[in-house]
Amino acid sequence: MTLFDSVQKTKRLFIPLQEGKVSLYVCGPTVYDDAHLGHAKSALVFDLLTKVLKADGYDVTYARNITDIDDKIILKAQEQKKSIQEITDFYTDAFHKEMQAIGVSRPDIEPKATESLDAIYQLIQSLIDSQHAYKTLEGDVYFDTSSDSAYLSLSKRVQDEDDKLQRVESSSNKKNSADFALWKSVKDGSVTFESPFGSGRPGWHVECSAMIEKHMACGNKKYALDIHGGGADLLFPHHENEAAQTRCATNHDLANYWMHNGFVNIDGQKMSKSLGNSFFLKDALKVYDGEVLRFYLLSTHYRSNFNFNEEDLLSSKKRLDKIYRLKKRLFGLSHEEKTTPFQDELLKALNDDLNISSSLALIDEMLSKANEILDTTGKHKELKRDTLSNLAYIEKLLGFGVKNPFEYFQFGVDEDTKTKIAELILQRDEAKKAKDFALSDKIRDEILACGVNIMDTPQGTFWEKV
RNA sequence: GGUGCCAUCGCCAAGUGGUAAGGCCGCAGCCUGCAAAGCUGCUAUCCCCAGUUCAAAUCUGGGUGGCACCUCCA
Repeated sequence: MTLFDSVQKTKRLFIPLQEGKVSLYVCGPTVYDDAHLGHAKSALVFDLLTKVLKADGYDVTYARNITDIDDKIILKAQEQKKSIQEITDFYTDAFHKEMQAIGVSRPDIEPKATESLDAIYQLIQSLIDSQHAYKTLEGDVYFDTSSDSAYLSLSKRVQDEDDKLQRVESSSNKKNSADFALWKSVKDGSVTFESPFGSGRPGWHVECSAMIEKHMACGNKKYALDIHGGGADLLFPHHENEAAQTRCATNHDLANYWMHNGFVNIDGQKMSKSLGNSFFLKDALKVYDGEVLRFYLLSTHYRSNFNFNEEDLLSSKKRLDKIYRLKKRLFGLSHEEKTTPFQDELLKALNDDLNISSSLALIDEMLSKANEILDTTGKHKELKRDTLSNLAYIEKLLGFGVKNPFEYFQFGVDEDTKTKIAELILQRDEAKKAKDFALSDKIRDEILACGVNIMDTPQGTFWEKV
């Protein structure tokens, strides 16, 4: 497999630290609010990556953290007059449910900041011991960026001298403007943890480095991890700082490969609270089937910025529909696992830095070829077997086509309407039998008015929500 | 201001040196009582200019136009 390494800025052949094994760590959500489409995109991308790595035969350990210590969480708790844990439990639970709805598997490890304080203290202490961190008079602990000659090697950023001077003047307690907090002293009596450095709260960046050391780091290798991932915005400063901490506190670097997914914009605009255009997953799920969202959000290469709009979503859905129509065509037939050339090609495409566009093109070609052969007369025993096996492979590898095809096409239609449609179809069949086409067409118009399409097939009349 | 990314058919989107994948939309046809679905066929020389090369959408330089990060952020 080749992966684009966003630090070396090139595609690299993936070679794991330990043969046959892959360790992957992705920055997860801070649980103070609902997940938006950007969280979904990131989770989907790395969900796909793990599925492809597993298909390649790797034993994958995938960790995605939950940040449950944060100023924004505290603020939310105060606003809603709830405990911190009520807030974090609520949003963690919601996150899990929404991720499940878009077919994202749970990571193998899901470390929380509150459960990793021991590792955080240990990491900070070793940074202090090795002179890479210092304590201020106020009781804060900062990482000394000037002590790390490799600082900024990740993002390749250039320190702005003017900017640096200005900031140093404005915050005299830091040695360098770029220094960041490892431990924040808190004296206002709100949420604190008792650490060897006094009571306070951990900084954000230190959390990931500590959790990786605790759960993932493998022995005496050059890197703690094979792959570290996250949103494109995290490269700096978050990942830069994580890398610095790990490099200075341990005898290894953080990750061999760095992957960053592109941003999700809404109708050409960045999602942001101030613009009021945040698109929450839970709202999207009310209108669209979770799998439609999965397909749409994954349909563009993970590194590109993604512009979410309904028109594109609908045309993307039509593509997913075709998978389900073929499933419907072959519904009820049993299948056995079988490797086909199509499956090899599909995996090969995904192994090229998750080239989803090529993968979808291969799927579309497979679908129309299968449909074409099924359209001609004959038994097609072999073709059916291969096709069913191909569809099962797509389900497993990409998570497309996992539902019952009939239910898929009925998303968002209530029971009363379903009953009504069933009755109308019965009436129309009667009219058709009697060759009363004027009446049958009239009934079809009524059915159409319910917002569904109908299709006559040798197996009977089926309907789909438009 | 600093750093970086991007610009391919009406729309979405691959391809990064060897002569433009795929999908949506549209048009024509097959199928159908008529439809729908499915199938077949048709539709671009790659933002502009200059250069390198036998050969460039793909490399180099210069424009123009988008965008992102530099502060919390997936």
